[in-house]
Amino acid sequence: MPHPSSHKLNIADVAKAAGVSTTTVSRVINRIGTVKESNRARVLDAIRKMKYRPNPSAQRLAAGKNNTIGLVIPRFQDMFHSFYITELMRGVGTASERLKLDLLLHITDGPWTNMQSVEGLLFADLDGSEELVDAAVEQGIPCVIMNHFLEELPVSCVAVDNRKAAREVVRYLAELGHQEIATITGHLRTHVGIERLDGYLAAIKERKLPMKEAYVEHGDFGAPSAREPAKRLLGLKDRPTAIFAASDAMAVETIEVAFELGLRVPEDLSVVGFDDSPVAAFGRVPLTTVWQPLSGVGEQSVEILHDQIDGKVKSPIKRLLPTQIIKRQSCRQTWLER
Amino acid sequence: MPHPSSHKLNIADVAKAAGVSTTTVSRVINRIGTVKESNRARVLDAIRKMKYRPNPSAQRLAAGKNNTIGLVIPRFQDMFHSFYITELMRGVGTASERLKLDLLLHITDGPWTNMQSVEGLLFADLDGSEELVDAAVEQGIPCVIMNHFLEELPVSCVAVDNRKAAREVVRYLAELGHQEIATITGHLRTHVGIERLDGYLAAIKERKLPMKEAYVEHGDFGAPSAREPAKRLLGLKDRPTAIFAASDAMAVETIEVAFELGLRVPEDLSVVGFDDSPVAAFGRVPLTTVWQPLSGVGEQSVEILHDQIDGKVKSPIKRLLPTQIIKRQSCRQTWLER
DNA sequence: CTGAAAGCGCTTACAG
DNA sequence: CTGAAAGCGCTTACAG
Repeated sequence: MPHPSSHKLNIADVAKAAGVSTTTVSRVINRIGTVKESNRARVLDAIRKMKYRPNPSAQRLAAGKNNTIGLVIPRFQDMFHSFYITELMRGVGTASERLKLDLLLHITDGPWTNMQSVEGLLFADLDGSEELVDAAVEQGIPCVIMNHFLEELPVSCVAVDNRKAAREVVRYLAELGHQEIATITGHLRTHVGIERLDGYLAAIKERKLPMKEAYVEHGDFGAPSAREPAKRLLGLKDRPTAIFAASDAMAVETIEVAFELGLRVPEDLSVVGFDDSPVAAFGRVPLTTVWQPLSGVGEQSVEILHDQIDGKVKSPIKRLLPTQIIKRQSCRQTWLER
Repeated sequence: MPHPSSHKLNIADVAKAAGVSTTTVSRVINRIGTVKESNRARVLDAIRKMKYRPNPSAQRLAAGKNNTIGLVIPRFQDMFHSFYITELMRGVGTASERLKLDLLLHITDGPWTNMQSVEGLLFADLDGSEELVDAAVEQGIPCVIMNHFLEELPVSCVAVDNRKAAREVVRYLAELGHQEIATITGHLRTHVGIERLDGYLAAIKERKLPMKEAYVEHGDFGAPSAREPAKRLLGLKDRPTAIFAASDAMAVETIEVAFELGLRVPEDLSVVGFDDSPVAAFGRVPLTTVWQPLSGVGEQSVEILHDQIDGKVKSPIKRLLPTQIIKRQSCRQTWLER
């Protein structure tokens, strides 16, 4: 009753118009090679003239597969999240288009009413959707989790190598001549937070730099959380010459605090962030930071999910992707001046 | 062959297990009232025990409707866009969950290979997806366009009232005592850009403020585009005491330029942006700006699309949503000092 | 309140 | 290279 004018066409109508069987029509639609060229032409012609569109539900039912994956996105939050999610989605979108997968979106929290319509599930991080993962695993639905390593569960994970990235940041600062390198960590209940701290510690150790307890301050990724830590760090007798913040937001806040205390960046203090989020380039001082292959995470996740659905891959894949340091103007070589 | 272990259950298996007909099973699944309580219980029990999930493709085919809408998102770009899109999506996600609609995502550009799987289309703005709208209209697929008014086409549009918002900004500045109010416009090929300029002009006229050609400078929403305009404005003999930038990014850049020229904000110059994007709060000077009901646009768009699909609404709906000025610290009362 | 049966619009052995 | 026919897993008049 919705479109009273447009009579619903089916494959039989096309077959009749083209003077062939429905089987043949189906063959040309599905690009099966064994169709006489003249027949193919007539079918194509009929389809075009009649503006016929195959019914996808029928195709899926008959073919026994639905070619649809679900993308679960946590409740949106701050800017970091927003940038982060869109980048991830860009990769997911590109890859699913390429693999001809329908992408079903699930944004709100709460259970998913019809998870059934999906052959595989993609999780953009895991902020509040843990039960959904469990439910999916239990139902045997292939899952790929982006940017959150779940060692225990039999699900694939594709994430950025945060530990290595943090290590490289410290090495970079060391090469610029910094000795007193402090860090403001992210939330240590998150994998990301822990990994970035671990990388920092490993590199400090490796380079035999002073490892002082006072040099490790705790934030939660958010800008405000860096204020007091930054003040404490910059008030230290042996004030660090460089601070590695586990997020751009915290790095920007740290720079702000430095300015308030009359310090110059990078002259008196070098600062490195993490994320290469848009604030990094916009702030008072263009921020040296770590770029993450977010859209790459998205693309690879879709590919892995696709392979799992096809049964090409049986056991879960855990993959780490490399990051890159983006050198801007918030760091300074110190050894020249000494 | 994908899951060799899990035999595919169908409604007949459940019917047999529950000792009823498939019709009855279907009735309890679809919550049709006329089922004896004892039978309902047995069916529900069987479903739970067997972990049966109806096949959505079959349901859709048999019921003749697919309950799926598509969301078309333009190629992602800058931060503004990213924030903007996620907010929009949050609203869309909430509403489609509420209305039990499946949300199919289309991100990349290029044609959509199976637009057929969708009963209606949602467009998040229109940057490069114009042909898709045309195709949809031609195929009689209901469309709602978010944040882009298309007067000519028979499609619904839900957008923010940019003109009114700009007018209110100027009025606000006037009430603070400003007389010389300049603007840096957005890209004037976009509706948004034009509307914001029109609103500015209307309010200047309405308040009988000096309308000088030199006070209207042109940007393209992006931060860099505001640099030269800001310089020109601030270099004017009759330098404006307030600048209304058509985007937060440009407003932030304007403040930057002001600082470079030795001007203080808001003491020497008041600045207002637009978008209430996250940079607005993060910058050197917390920015007074215009908040837009983006997630509201998303929600209302889904509702309208739903009504159109159901045939409840025949003619396209064009709706404008109100904005709100967020007063932060980038504006100053001038009349006190005079 | 219930069920047998037709039908939704495709795909796919199978036989030719 | 082609087609008749069965089947995918549901829903829904219809008759009871």
